Amino acid sequence: MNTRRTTIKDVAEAAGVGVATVSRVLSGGSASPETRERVLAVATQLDYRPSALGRNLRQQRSGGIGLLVPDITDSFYGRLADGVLACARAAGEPVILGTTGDDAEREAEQIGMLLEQGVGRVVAVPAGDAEIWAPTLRTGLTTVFAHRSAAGHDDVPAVLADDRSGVRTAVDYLTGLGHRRIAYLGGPGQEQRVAVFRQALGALVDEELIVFARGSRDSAYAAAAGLFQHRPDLTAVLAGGNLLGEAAVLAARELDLRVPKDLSMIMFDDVPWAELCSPPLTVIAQPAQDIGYRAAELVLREGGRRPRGVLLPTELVVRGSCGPRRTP
Amino acid sequence: MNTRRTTIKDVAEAAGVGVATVSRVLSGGSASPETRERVLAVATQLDYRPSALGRNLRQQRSGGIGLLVPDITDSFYGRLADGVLACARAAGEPVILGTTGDDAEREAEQIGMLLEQGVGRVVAVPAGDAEIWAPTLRTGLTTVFAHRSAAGHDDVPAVLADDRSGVRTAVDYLTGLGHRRIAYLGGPGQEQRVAVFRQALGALVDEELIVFARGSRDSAYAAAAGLFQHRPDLTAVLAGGNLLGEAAVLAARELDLRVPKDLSMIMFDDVPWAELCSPPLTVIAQPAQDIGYRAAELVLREGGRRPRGVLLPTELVVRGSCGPRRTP
DNA sequence: AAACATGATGGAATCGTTTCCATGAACACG
DNA sequence: CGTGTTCATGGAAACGATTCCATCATGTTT
Repeated sequence: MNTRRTTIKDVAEAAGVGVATVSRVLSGGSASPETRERVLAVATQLDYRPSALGRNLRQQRSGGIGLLVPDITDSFYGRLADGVLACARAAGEPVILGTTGDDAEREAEQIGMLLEQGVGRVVAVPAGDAEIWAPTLRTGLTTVFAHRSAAGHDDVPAVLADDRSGVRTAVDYLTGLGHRRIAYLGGPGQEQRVAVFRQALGALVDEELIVFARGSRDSAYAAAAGLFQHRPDLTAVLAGGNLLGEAAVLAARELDLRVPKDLSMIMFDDVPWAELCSPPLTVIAQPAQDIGYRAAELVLREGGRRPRGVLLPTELVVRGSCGPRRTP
Repeated sequence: MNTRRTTIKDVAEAAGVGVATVSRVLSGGSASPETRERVLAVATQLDYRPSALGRNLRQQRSGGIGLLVPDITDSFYGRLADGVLACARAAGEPVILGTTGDDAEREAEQIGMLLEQGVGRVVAVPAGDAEIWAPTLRTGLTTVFAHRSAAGHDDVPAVLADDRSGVRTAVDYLTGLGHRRIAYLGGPGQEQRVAVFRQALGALVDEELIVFARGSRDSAYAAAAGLFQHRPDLTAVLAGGNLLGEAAVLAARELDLRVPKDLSMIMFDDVPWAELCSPPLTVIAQPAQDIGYRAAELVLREGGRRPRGVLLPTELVVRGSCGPRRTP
């Protein structure tokens, strides 16, 4: 219990060399074969593990990577986090997780904490816009955005799902089924998607059918129920995330709208329960895990390079929640 | 870009005091009112934020708390993590997240990394048993187990849901509906639950009806499908987690077993989609978020005290997946 | 008034690592 | 044989905070 950790000094002493030599051997510097062998042997025998504390202080950064997501409870961000963790584990780096609740202020607070911890690399699903991120980027924090990018920060590499194509596919599918009054049920930070939605819909666009919820379940349900009640003439809805989709299913059921007879539904993000639902939900699948993995990859090889972002494909998975427009 | 962080030395210089005084003021030590005021003023003016790196090295621990869960993708652990994050945020501590995949070896690897990072406190859903944890506990790592405890480590405080009561309630409910052949579909680390299951079932227990899956979705599905095919005479099943429940619903559907007519189902852990399912699933709700929060609380006030663990209540939420035993 | 208690204060040591620099040996080349 | 080059090596200086300890001033008690 009272045994101090074995330090590099202990190893040096036991091996009969200086601490500098031990450090060199352990971090791949130059050393004569016999010294290297001896040091390595002693190190394993003493079960020496270099303390990250000392190293971090010396080189002014804590190695680890920060991960900022709106809500770890959301299946999508859970998978994204899993991808980041997988990549970080392969690189032997720890991951510091923080949630922002899609709130710019809370996000700033979390960034502050990461900075305080000496974290030099962060993967973030940004909540705030350029004003929030500009100062922190200037501190030299290597940043990669995931899932969405911050307005006015096209210089920050971002790993995104191909929303543009996803929305187009969904809209095409729905219009192809005869739908004309198509709603979009959106969440925070989906401005770009909505822009594509408007563009894809062309003359059919109806601003009243575009509603936004905040991050919470309650807010999503309120938005969905309000939409359905206010505009009973709509025949199809595109939900911008699994939380929104869940709310839409719930609200539709509450209002006795039959899916897909009265209402066709497409949900962004494929989740396991989409298949369990009745009817099973037609979705736009997003490679959440890959997004996380790739983002972590990018942030880890910070080698001065400014890599352009990555765009990952989405996929329309047709199940049973879309049908032809009901004929009045 | 090339501006060094402001250090405590800068503040001391600007305020015309020694670094010791600055440190004292900032960490609540004694100082004269006027000095305190001056130092505080200078600190805010210079936007000084103490570097965790220096502090950590000095006091040989990194403050933050480690969190080890089997799978962050699983809704239950997502909520648990959320609880830990909420508590940690309130305390201003960072959280280092690692996943174990319910694998003892991987768990040991993650513990090693935490130790290397100087993390002195960890909340864990243990995968390994006494042999794995004993050595790490001896290193002085303050540990609190969450959701389940490790065999042979009753001395480690644990925050658990009241499985015993949950299983009893579920079994009573099912037997009350007339069921006699009741299966348990279990996951990793559910030995204790199964013991209670056996006990509650008494003479009705049938070992063939107790099957285990590993952590993955595939494994869960295989276990469920195997069980249903091998023993078509069972009339009720208790799934030991949302992943198992999902698998059971899927397998039942695949085999054309109607729920609840042919098969009654109860699932451990209430998840949003349980209500969306058809029929909606009857569940034993567990306060996952609270478990995380309470565990973090315990691990944070490590004040030498050895608090006994905490047992949080579960709740039977009756929906539509259980019915009277089918009469042959 | 002398002795003593109290409290604020700053210098310096400390934590464990990396890295700069000087030293000395070995070796090659003219 | 002398000079220059390469290479392994260890001492010591960072890194930025906390904290021990000595110092000095002030106030209190006899």
